[in-house]
Amino acid sequence: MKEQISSLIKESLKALSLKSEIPPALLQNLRVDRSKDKEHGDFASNIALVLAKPLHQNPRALAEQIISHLPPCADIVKTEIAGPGFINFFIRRENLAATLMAMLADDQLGVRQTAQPETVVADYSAPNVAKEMAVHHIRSTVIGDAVVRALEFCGHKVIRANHIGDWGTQFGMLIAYLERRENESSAGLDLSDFEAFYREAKACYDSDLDFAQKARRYVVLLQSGDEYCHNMWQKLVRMTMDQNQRIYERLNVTLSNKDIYGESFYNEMLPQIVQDLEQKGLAVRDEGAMVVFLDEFKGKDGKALPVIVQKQDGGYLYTTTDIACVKYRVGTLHANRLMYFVDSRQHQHLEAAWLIARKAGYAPDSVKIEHEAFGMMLGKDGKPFKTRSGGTVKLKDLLDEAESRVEQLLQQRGSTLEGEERAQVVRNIAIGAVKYADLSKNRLTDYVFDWDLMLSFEGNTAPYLQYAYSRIRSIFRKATLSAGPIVLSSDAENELASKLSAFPEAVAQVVDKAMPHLLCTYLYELSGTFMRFYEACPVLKAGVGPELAQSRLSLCELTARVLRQGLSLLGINVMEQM
RNA sequence: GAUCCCGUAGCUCAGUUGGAUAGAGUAUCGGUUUCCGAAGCCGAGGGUCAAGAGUUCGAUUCUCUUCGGGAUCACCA
Repeated sequence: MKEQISSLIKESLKALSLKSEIPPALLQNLRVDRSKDKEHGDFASNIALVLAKPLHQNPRALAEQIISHLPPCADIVKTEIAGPGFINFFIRRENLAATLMAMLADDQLGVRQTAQPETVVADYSAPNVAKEMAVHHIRSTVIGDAVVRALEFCGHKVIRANHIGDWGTQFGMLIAYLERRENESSAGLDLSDFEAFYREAKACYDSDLDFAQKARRYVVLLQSGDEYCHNMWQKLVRMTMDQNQRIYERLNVTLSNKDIYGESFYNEMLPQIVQDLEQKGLAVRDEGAMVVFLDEFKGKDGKALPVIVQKQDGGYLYTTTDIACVKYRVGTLHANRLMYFVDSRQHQHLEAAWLIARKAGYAPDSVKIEHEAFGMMLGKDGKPFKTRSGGTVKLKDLLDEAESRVEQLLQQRGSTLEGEERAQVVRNIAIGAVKYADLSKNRLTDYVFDWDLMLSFEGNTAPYLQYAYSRIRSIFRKATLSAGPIVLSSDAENELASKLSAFPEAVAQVVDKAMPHLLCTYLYELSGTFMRFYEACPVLKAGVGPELAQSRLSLCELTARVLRQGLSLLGINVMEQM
């Protein structure tokens, strides 16, 4: 309908014999928006306000002319000029009802498959080997996964890339410590607590000279392809990722082992990259290191920013790896959109790496490279989040706590759910609440970690949306009629209908902007609109004839399906009962 | 020193190519269950959109300055 209206306006402008030409740039910015206030109709355009100045006309007079030249359209019942010169459009209710019936008949619920499918590489999650996932990992993991699902739903090809931290000098120390632990324990290793493992390894490294020496030797051996060290390293990677996989499954995140492209994956490309950068005159030797100087950025001294791509000792840094990433993802995977769900602190570093990759010709201008940055998780004191003892909160502990609070809540409510169904409900609510708490915030801003907010089940939370869904399912369990044609006969129905029809726009925003909170906002508003409809409009006892009940059942069914689909794009499950 | 991000109700947050009276949740207070699930719904109070200036028909949104918070800037990632 939006497109329809904007093309009507364009035709009207064409038909108008205007004194001066309209700058095409202005016409491209022609906007038709959904009205925020129902008094202002269904859609509104500010075109007259935009054009008034360049055409030297009074905005309201111009709006009047535009309206008088609009081609006739059966779906528009009324237009009016409002305020300084907005044109408001009122849509025929039957049109809206028809749109909803079409959505009901469509598996995609009105979300169109893209005409230009892209190959997208989505880089998200990225935990470190030999460390446990902490609460702050939830951001990249959950936001990235939601965007990936939305992309696929719209018909794009997505390659998930879990850029795990599986390389670096710390592995000498970790291998040496793993070796020590294996020698000490005869009855197999229990490495359920990687935090302790890493801490103890570090302690050995700092206090035991022999150990430290061995650790340093192992680093060299590992990087030169020594079989023993490589096996030990692989063991660490596998143990960590097995543990993380259980978290992913628990979180309902679509990552699996086949999506792992860790730092080590790009390792063998690095010498070639540096050589290539040197040949292309981008990298120069400076103080023994290979450095690219970027005029586009400034370093501490105000001169061109030096970016080291190879250290004095021949080692490589993460910038080199990120350059290799771009080369591989564009050159080998043929991606035309790269999305990095990475902490905002790495912004400058990423920009520098990408600029070098562009200059080296690894990514043509047509390839989009985007940093889907997110802010930091802060404590209640506004400082970077830490526990009282200065450590991090394990993601696993957060999920455990969420589940125990939900179980407690079910007990308070005297829930009769039992066994596996109850366990499933507890998981769905708990995981949904935790994920939604993160997904519903604008990813750009820092945010405050708070147990109670994260585990809240009221207001703008996943359980509220799940509750709306369960309520609808409950109606269908009691219904004797089946859903039928939609007839919109009251304010509450109209508002629900109008909100339902906006689902495709909400999904499109997630795909375009990589911001799942916009979908959260939509689903929350949809649920609120449904709740009001539910209070105002009896469904099963709707009236004398069956028509009204059948129409309302259709509205219920569509609401349920949009909620289920929308939440599914966020990686959150719904339940028949809760 | 330079660059980037942020500052919206007591608290937590929406508000994104500038648009109509700045919105939710939470907390507080009040109302609402013989009627499809009260994790709900309705209402009240709560704001100098950090401050100031500029751009314009119109600024929370764009520009500049100031204040406050955070991040980044050569061999960690």
